Amino acid sequence: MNEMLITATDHEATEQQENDRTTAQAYTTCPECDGQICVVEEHGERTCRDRGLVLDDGEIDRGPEWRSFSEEEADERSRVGALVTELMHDKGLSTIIGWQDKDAHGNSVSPRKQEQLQRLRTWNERFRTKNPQERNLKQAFGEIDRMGSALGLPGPCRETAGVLYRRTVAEELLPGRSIEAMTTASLYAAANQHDTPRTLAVFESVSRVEKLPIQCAYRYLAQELELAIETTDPVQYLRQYASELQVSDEAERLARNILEIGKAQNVHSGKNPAGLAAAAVYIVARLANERLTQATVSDATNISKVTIRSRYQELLAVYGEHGDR
DNA sequence: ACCTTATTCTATCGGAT
DNA sequence: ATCCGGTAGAATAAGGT
Repeated sequence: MNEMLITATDHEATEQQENDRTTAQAYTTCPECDGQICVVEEHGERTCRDRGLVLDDGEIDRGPEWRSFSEEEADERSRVGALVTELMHDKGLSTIIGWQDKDAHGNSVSPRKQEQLQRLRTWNERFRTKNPQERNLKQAFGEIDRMGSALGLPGPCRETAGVLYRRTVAEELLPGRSIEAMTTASLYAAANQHDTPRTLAVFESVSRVEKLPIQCAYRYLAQELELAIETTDPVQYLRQYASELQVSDEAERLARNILEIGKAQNVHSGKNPAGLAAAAVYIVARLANERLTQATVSDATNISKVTIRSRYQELLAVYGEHGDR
């Protein structure tokens, strides 16, 4: 493919080109369109705007990768899975270095052992001099693991934290900030994303830094990495609550409908999604005469009665206006 | 780094079915 | 008599200056 790189300024400025030039996108000629400027580059691939033909997808997509995190589990698994091996790899190396100390103890060792030892030294040297950031990462991962286990956070969650931290290093967000604060913030964000949130106060108790730096680091991190801290969809809680409270399928469908309407009317912004789901369950139980008291729902969902009350009134309000039975 | 705002929780009480 | 709805005050988290 002989592509000629042409800047947009070389050509008549159509409206589209004017628009694209500001975003500094590169154009090439598309063989299909015979020299016309129809190719746009985005998300690491060049596509022909007219035919949707992908010309080159060899580049790295630097787009946000966490947006689909809570929505599509399959995607989540594959991404995290690939990156975990990177984490494990580091850990493996650090173990090898640890073994080296024992061998260098002065006792005479067999030539074969000496050979092994030499190999280890070589690797250690390469490892250490090659990338000074690696040591930083190693220490950070150790911290993440320590705090994660202290808080009872599951493995995938710690791995996500590791990935986040790696990104902060890659994007050079660290200078001027303590490593400890950043690792804690990464773990905090990861815990949120995995629906196993812990309060900042709890994190403070296991971290070696104060609450404020953690908070600052977290905000900085969320902003710079464009983390999608999108509130999880209330519908995700619905099935669990419905089965726990033995609500009929019919009622559950209605509850889903109510939640959808609520979302469309922006009732959910800033609210606890679990609270909304619990409220929806309460509503349908009442509508269907399947008697559930607020106290029962509150018990099963760990949402306070007060919250259920306010949410269910808000939901009913918009459902009365926009709900087409 | 400090202050403000919004949300949720506990505790409590009057009112309704 | 139990359940519901409202309120006050505290704790917490997120955003803004």
